[in-house]
Amino acid sequence: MLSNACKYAIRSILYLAINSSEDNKIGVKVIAEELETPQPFLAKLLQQLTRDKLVSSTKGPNGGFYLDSKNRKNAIWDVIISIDGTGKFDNCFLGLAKCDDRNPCPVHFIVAPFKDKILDSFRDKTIDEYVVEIKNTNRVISLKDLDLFEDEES
Amino acid sequence: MLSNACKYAIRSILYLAINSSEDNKIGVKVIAEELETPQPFLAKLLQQLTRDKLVSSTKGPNGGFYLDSKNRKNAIWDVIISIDGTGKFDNCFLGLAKCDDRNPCPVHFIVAPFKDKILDSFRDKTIDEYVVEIKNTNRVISLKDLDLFEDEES
DNA sequence: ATAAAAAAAGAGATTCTTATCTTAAACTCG
DNA sequence: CGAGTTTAAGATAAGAATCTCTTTTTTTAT
Repeated sequence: MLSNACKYAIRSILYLAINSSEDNKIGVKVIAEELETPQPFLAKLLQQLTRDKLVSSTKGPNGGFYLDSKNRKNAIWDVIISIDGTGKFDNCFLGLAKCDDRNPCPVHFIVAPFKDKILDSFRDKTIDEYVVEIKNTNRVISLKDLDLFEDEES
Repeated sequence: MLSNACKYAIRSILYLAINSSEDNKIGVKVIAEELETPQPFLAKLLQQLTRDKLVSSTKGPNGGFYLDSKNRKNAIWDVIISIDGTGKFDNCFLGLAKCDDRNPCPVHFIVAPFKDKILDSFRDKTIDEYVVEIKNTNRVISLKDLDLFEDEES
């Protein structure tokens, strides 16, 4: 459904939304470590996102990537378009060239509502709103913030 | 979510379930044409499915692929395992190594119910049952049985 | 025998992912 | 101001996975 590249990109954007600011820019190295993604690959993705004005960056000491208030008004959907292009999402789950409500594949009516829901989430919500939701509901975007419950014995 | 290979395989199985029998074996060439898939690639997939006893085949004149009654008791899920292996389906939508109800990614609770539903459909239903459903509800597995409504003017 | 078809193996192409290296910009400090 | 350091940007290409095609072999029916 989404390429690895796109998944990395989405997580990076969310990471930056949560952790960065104009006064706190973050280098690729740190982002890659935090999200456990291949560093050079991520660098390329961030460049792409920067070209498309989805993230901001400055070079030099204390430089790095960050989201300004404008960037935060974009949606996850914009990231998907920037990295994967629009096509992948709309494809039929079984690979039919033409599959829609009128000529549905055997699983079309299982897949369609799901796509609607996740599109709602990706397209109609700004990054800002997304972050609020993530914080309120305690969501996870890297292994680092895992809540493992391993040795609780209180 | 599924590789192209797997999508081809699923559609082939359904095609064979609907159109073939022990007395009516179907060659790769025909299947590939009907489903509009690359022929040699499909051949390889059908061989794999045959090795895993998901489809039956005989060589020689009047030979071809078909489903016997045993094959028809399998599920789509078996096809997925045979072609893609089990992994792909269970992966987190955002690529997190560990994403579950306890440590959910930001879209986990959107994706999870969908996965449950489609797993129900793929795992708990035999090919036979699937075909009944397809016939009853007029589903499409190739471009050939498209119901185009293009020039209706009755 | 001969012809038809799957089985098998592998070559080629394309796309996706990751890595390396060079260049350019921006800040820091003397 | 100017040299040096830091960091992103960009170019290139290596590696891996996926997809497609070709050729040869084996089996089976007639």
